[in-house]
Amino acid sequence: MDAFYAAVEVRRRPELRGRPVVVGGTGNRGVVAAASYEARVFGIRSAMPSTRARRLCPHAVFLPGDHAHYGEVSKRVMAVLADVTPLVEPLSLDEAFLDVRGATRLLGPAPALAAQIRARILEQEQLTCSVGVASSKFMAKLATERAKPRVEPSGPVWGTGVHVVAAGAELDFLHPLPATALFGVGPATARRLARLGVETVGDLASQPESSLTAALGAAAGRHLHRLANGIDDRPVVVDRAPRSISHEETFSRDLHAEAALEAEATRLGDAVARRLRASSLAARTITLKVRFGDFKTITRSVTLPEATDSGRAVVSAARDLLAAVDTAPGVRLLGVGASGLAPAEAEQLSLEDDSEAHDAAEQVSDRIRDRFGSSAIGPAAAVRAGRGLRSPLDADQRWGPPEAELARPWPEWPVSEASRSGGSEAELARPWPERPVSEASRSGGSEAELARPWPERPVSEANKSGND
DNA sequence: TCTGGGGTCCTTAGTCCA
DNA sequence: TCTGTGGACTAAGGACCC
Repeated sequence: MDAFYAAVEVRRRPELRGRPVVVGGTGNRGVVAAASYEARVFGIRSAMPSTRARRLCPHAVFLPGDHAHYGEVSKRVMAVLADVTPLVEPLSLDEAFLDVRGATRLLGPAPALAAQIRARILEQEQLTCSVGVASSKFMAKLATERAKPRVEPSGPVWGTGVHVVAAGAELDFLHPLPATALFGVGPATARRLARLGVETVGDLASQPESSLTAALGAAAGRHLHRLANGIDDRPVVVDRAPRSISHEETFSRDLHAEAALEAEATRLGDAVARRLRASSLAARTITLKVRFGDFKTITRSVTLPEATDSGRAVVSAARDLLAAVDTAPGVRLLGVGASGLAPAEAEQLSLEDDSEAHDAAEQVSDRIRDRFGSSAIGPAAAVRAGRGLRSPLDADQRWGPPEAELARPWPEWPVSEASRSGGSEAELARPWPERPVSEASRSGGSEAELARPWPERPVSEANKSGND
């Protein structure tokens, strides 16, 4: 999906169409979860601190995320995909791999299927997506990137929507790309590769596997060597079991008080246990994550003798781990995770006398929360500090726009007809309007780009022949 | 200037045990 | 009985993804 969260928000509030929209981030410690292409023109990117995003584009509309809603939209989109083939592997809320080899005889060749999928999602959800067609998963993912809209200094440019990497043409497509395009090459790996003189995927392919494994470790070295040579035989896996379940939260200000931290650990642990029960899973290992004010992050874990889905057991383990950590310097983030997951049926019955009563109480509280919301009931230790999954400490963290801001007229940003309509070909060919560079953007933007004059909007060849 | 949340996978190191 | 080895498990941290 293209700029998924932002696109969903724009669909909910059509008056935002064509405006820079930023989703995510809470308070002064938030980051951007998604930005509309109009916002990206100003240099706003995912994972950027929200304070910086605000400086880059003060007149953007900033919205808090609504994960539950995105999840519902995602389910409906995945259902569209499942109509094409049962072999769908969701990668996240807004991405999935499809193995369409069995569907092509009935429904047509893969590129045609891709176009059908885009049309159905656009019709049913009024959302755009991009599709990559290729003979392997990682190649399809790279092809998808090629098909997506992109941002030029002059404004958003609609992508081709579908990009096909034909059989036999894989290496021609792959080798000119930067090594960082490969799934698994982030900043750290890129630095190590640069020391080997590797910048492109082609450079990577020409390295002996042994030097890559020496530089990156056995698994990563071998994996990247294979990918760079176009080899990826990983199948589409339909039902991937979760490996871990966790909750973590950054506080609006560092916490020092033991009581407050214990209450947070209780709340997070209880939420994790609830999700375990909802998934009929039990966990053997409980992990506590602590990030201090200076961003130093530690994890402490314990493996229990028996798998559990009990809130009491998870919270107890988390609080024991917390008690062994010196939190005096101040805690910025606390997290509780559960791993070593197994079906709850496999859980061994405890001989502890009162466990049944506790289990029954947790089941009742689960039903209450299903019906009345997560803040309806909770462990006393967490309820005293506040209720629900989200900490009350962070009521001031949310920085979604007041309704008044949304109602405000929008004088600065030129809303293109292309944006309003979703970008038909003729409309896209119109010149992009004068660029609004606010003083705030000028002073806040580190990009030299921002200081450049706003050029006429170029229409790429891909766009001219595009299929939007 | 300041760095979310929810995940997955890998590496390294230590311990236990056959 | 002692020593070496390798696998399984555990713990902690790092890198990466969306």
